[in-house]
Parts: sequence; structure tokens; C-alpha cells
Amino acid sequence: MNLKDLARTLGLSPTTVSRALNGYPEVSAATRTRVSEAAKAHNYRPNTQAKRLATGRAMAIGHVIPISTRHEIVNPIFADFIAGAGEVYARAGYDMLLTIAPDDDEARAYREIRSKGNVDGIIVHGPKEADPRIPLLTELGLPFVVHGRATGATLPYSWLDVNNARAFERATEFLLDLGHRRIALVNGLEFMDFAIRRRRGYETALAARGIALDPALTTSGEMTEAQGAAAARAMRALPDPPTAFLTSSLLSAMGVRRVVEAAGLRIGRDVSIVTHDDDLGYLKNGDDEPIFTATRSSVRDAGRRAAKMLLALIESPDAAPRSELLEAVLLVGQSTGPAPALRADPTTLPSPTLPSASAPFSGEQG
Amino acid sequence: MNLKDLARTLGLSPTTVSRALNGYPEVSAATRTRVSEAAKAHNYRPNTQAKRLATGRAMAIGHVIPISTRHEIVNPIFADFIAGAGEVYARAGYDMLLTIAPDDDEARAYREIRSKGNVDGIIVHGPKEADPRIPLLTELGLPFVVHGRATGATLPYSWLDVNNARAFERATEFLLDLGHRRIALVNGLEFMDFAIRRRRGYETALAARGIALDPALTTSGEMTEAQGAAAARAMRALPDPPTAFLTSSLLSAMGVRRVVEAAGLRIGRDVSIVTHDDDLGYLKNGDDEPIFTATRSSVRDAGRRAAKMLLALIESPDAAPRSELLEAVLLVGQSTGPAPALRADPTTLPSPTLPSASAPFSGEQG
DNA sequence: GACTCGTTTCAAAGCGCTTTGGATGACCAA
DNA sequence: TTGGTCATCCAAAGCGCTTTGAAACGAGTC
Repeated sequence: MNLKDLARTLGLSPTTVSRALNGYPEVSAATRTRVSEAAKAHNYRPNTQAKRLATGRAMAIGHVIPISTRHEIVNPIFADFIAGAGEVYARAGYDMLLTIAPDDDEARAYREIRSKGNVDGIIVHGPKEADPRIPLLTELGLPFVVHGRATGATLPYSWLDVNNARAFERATEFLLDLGHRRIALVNGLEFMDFAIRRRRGYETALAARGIALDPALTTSGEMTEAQGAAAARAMRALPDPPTAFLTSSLLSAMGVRRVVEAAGLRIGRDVSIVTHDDDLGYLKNGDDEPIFTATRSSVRDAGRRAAKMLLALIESPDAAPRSELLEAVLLVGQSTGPAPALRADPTTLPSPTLPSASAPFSGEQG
Repeated sequence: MNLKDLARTLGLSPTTVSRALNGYPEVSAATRTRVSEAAKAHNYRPNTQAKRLATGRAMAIGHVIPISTRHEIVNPIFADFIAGAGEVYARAGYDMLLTIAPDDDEARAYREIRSKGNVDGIIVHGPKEADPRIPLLTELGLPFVVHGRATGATLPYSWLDVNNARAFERATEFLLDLGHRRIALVNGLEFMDFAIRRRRGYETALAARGIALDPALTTSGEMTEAQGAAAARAMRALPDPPTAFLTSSLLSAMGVRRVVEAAGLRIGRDVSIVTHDDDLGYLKNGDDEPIFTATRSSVRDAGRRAAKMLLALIESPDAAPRSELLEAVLLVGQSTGPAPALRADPTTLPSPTLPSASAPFSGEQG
């Protein structure tokens, strides 16, 4: 059943039927209801391809998943982000198009998407430092929103990001307030923008207290359980091991916890852990009360917001780039506690006033 | 630059240009090279929508991600599966279309996809017992391949599945051979087909040795770290606790491991763990040598194979349904060992011949 | 030289929709 | 009655491609 058929059965022209269904004013109320009832009765659905060709709008959003040819790892937050974005697209009548692009010919992938013309906009995932995709997409004139940001990008662009720097600064401050001085950072791969910002936040907090950065206490790598375990094992073997760990993912935190507990120590008493928590569906940090003290920010929610932003951008293409900075929430769980009595310097005791728990941070730029 | 423009610059008709580019024989070799060189030079790319409208082929595959309105959980294996499938689609010139469908109106979602006509086929994810989507899609006449199977489906359909029953039967046998008699099953949600089959395999192996099933030793639920931990905690508290755990995911296994180690016991000596390992990019079971003894089957590879199967199905729509049963590989890691000396019955000692390690199972139906 | 045949190219008709630019009445004011 | 204004509806021209049916042309055959 296509438009022409429907029009014929109604004794109307395709023009009128089309207008009736698409809410144009040049059609009487009576005809409109008659048409839309017939459409429902015959289960008519306009052919997407034809509509697209006629309107020039693809009614689809592209998501390009970068896959590192080296690690072959798919970012585990991706599924949740997509789920959030997908909700928004579905409501707005948009399709979601996925492309897997190995990172060695990303540019080609984006150019091809552009010239095939089957999406109206793109969400850029996993931005790296000075990411070349930003100038590329700007040049191509394809609306896009970056999930994250790219340090060192010169052109203005639309993005949605968690305030990673502030989150990690805050987490570090929290541990410092608890009296910790040897705080380890188990970070993601540091060519990724979010990891760069997290490290920056960590370093800022340390510097503010006049604590020297110890390179032996920081590592970066893929955020897996094994990474956390390996980092903890190596750092526990140091002459002056850390009393607290700051990790970039729940998986890493779980690895740290395992090694620490295997050494006969107790998390939250002997060793503290704070982790970032993307609040993924299948990787929950406890049910009601968090297990790990964590800076939490829902990736799913980020997906929803980024999608809305992109749709708005497509609606008004000449508007200035938008951006949204989400603040992570610091949730105090059972994995943190005062630093064990300090041998070296017994004067620096935990401050009596602990930071407030679940209040979002203030909204300054990160 | 569209076909007409290109034709004009070449001094040819659109017909000839189209034929030259699409490899039709009615064009001389000289013209063909001239055309394709011009196309490359002008970076011409045929408009997807127009092509689709003209040919009637959407050149896209739909993936429908079911989201439970109750749990709101996105299956973590999804990202890897998609990555595998996406490779194949990209090579074949197909797009990948994602739809998020809450499980309360799945039927509507599939009907809509069908009538909008923007995919040539569908991959069905997360089949449940007697899944209604199979008769629905058959009725709609849309080619589809199920990742998994649906126990109790009456119509023939195309599927690709891991031999879950055999894998878990084999894992159970392995533990039995090591002398374990109290073997716990930490399963996925048992309305999912794969979980039903896994339980069946487990029960088959126990029955074959005349071991009664103890309901207190089996649980099912979402496969998270917390699930594993909770199960281990509950079961360790039994008067006759299990000496071995069989889990459905690495995350669950990690939860079990944590609780067991926290009790001061050693994995592989005091308590054994075998898990199923989907070989996900971000959740590796060790690098070279596996940490957990596991039945392994790559989800990414499954994605590739399912995609190929669907494309073949689309090529020849009248062919009989296809199917592919993948056998998991049993990899012996450090998490299993002989059952601790049995108090009740010291005669049942571990058999001296251990099952062979990395050989795939035989290919019988599961 | 007329005819057939194969090769190479083209004009034009779709694919199913939107949208521009009327056409047709009905209604009212003058 | 005439002219103008609305409110409705429609014919036809695209959107950019494929594909059918036919034309043009040179070469081979008698």
C-alpha cells in the first residue's frame, strides 16, 4: 500500500493525502481525519527511501565506533550510550546508523558517510587529543556532537562531556582530606581526552596541597580488571606503597581490590579506593549503597543529552555550537576511610570535617 | 556531484555512466575506465537514498536491541557482536541500523521496521523461550538470523548459536573428573534461551554420574559481579558448601572469586571455578594463559558469522533456513584443581587422567 | 549495395514521495 | 453581475538513481 494506492481508494490526489498526513494546513479537517483513518486502517506507512529522496533529509543519525587496530577493543560504555541516544532518536522518528571504523582510516570513513548522504548528523565517540575528526567534520559541513572534548582543538564545535578534571580533582581532595598522601592514579589510555583531563584534575589537587607528584604512583592503560590488579601489585611492592587508589573504571577498581585483599588488607581501612563510575547497566556499583566510593555520571543519560543536542543542531544549522558539561556526583561508599596512621609524619591527621557526600559539584569549567 | 553532472562532464548519458560504474557488460572497456577514473577524480559517490529507491534494496541490516523495561540493562556482549557484524557489513557495502526496542512492544517495533522498508534483513538478539519474534518475522517475510535459538519454536528459522548445553555439560564433567561433587551453577536469567540450555547441560552431566541435583546449589540472575558475590556468599553458608562453581560470565566468576578469597580460601585449591567466557574485548580472561578455567567462544566472531549468514540469506531468499552451531573451547586456567579431600567419601578421588585442555568439543547437537 | 547482426550508447519511464504553482468553487462585498 | 478573497484540492515537476526498449553505428555476409 503506497501513497498513490491510498489516494485512489480515497478518491483523492496523492498531494492531498500527503498533506493531510504531514499536517499541512491546506486541507480541511474532515478530509484530514478521513485520510488518517484510512491510513491507519490500511496500515499505510510512507516508504522511508522515497521520503528521504524527496525531502533530502536522511532522518538518520550516524554513530561511528572507532576500533583501534592495535587493541581491537570496543569501548564498553558504548552500548549504554547508544541505548540512551536510541531512545531519543526513536521518539523523534530518526534511525540510528552504526559504522565501525578502524582508526587507521577514520577520515575515509567520515568522508564516505558524508558523500553517501545517509545521515543528517554524527555523534563522535572517543575523542583524542587534538582530534582530527573535528576539523574534518567541520570542513565537510556535517552537523556533529562530540561525546567528550578534544584538548587542543582550535575550531569551535558542539560537545557534551563530563567534567572529568573536576571529578578527579574532587576525588583526590576527598582522599587528601582523609589524610592520604600516597595516592595512586590508575588511569585510562592517556591519548584519550578524558584520561588527560582526569590526570590533570588529580595533579591539580595534589599541587594545591603542595604534594609532589610521584610518577611511580601513576599508570595508564586499558581499563580492565587485569590492569587494576597489575597496577596494585606493582605499587604495593614499592618501598612506600600507596594508601589509596584512584581508578578510572569499576573494572580497574575491582582488580585493585582483589590484589589488596589477597595481601590480607582490608579495603576502606588499610587501603582506600575511589573510582569513576559510568553507571553502566551491567556493571553496577552496588544497588542502593555504593560499594566503591565513586564519582558517578550516567553514560546512558549522556547519550540521551547528546542525541537531543544533535537533533537541535540539525533543526537550526546556523546556530552557534552548543555544549554541555555534566558534573559527576561523588558518592561515598565503603571503599574509603581515613589513611592508616602515618609513620613518617604523625602530625598530618585526617581533617575532622569530611567532604559532603552526594551533592553535585559546582558548575565551573573543567 | 551527481550522476547527471558526471555524465555531462564526460559527454555521456547517465545511463552509460550508471552502467559503467555498476559493472554492466553493455559498455566498452575504454568507456568504463574513462568513467570510473572521472568518478574517482570528482569524488563521485552515488546518493544512497536514490539508489535505494530505484533498486528497492535498502542495503542495510537492522539490529534490534531488546531492552527490558524492568532491568533497563543493555546486554554487555552486544557491543562486541556488533563490532564483528559491522566488519562484514562494511565490506559488503551494507549499513547497520540499530533500534532500541523496549520489550513491552517489540512486535510493534518489528512491524514498523518492516513497513518502513529500510532494512533488507534483521538480526534477532537475546532469544527467549518460544520467542514470539520468530513467527512474527516469518509472517512479515523479512529475512532474519537469530543469535541464539529459541527452545520451543515450531517453525524452521535461521540461527547461529554456541553449543551452550554441551559447553556446560563438558565443564561440569571436567569438575566431576577432578573429584568435585558439590558443584554450584551461577546461571543467567533462565527465561533466556542460552541460560536454559546451560542449565540443561549442567543437569545432564550430573545425572550421567548419578549425582542428585541440589536446588540450593543453583541460582540465576543478571550476570554481574554482585550476582557472583551474592551467590558465593549464600552458598558458602550452606552446611555442605560447594567445592566448585560454574558461572555464566566472567563478571559473575569475579564475584565468586572475591567472596571465596575474602574467606581466606584459595581459588584452584580450596574452591574451583569454571566460567563461560564470551571473549569480550574489554573483559579478558588473562592474556596468554587464562586466569579462569573457561568455556570460551568469541562473541565477535559470532557477529561476523551471523552477518555473513544473513547476507547469504538475502542473496537467495528462497533457500532453506541455515544454521550454525559453534562449539566452545574448554581452556584450563588456574582456577580449577582437584576437589579438596572429601570428608564424606574418601574413596572418590580425582581421576588421574584429566580431560584434554584446548581441543574443541565434538560437533554434536546441543 | 542491401541486409543482418552485435556492439555501444541513449531517451525516457519509473521507484514513492514532497512541493510548487495553479485550478476550482464557494462566499461575500460592491 | 462582477470581482476579489478564501478554502480546498489537484497536476505535474522534481529528488538521483536504475533499467527497459530502442536507436545509431560499424562490421560482416550474401
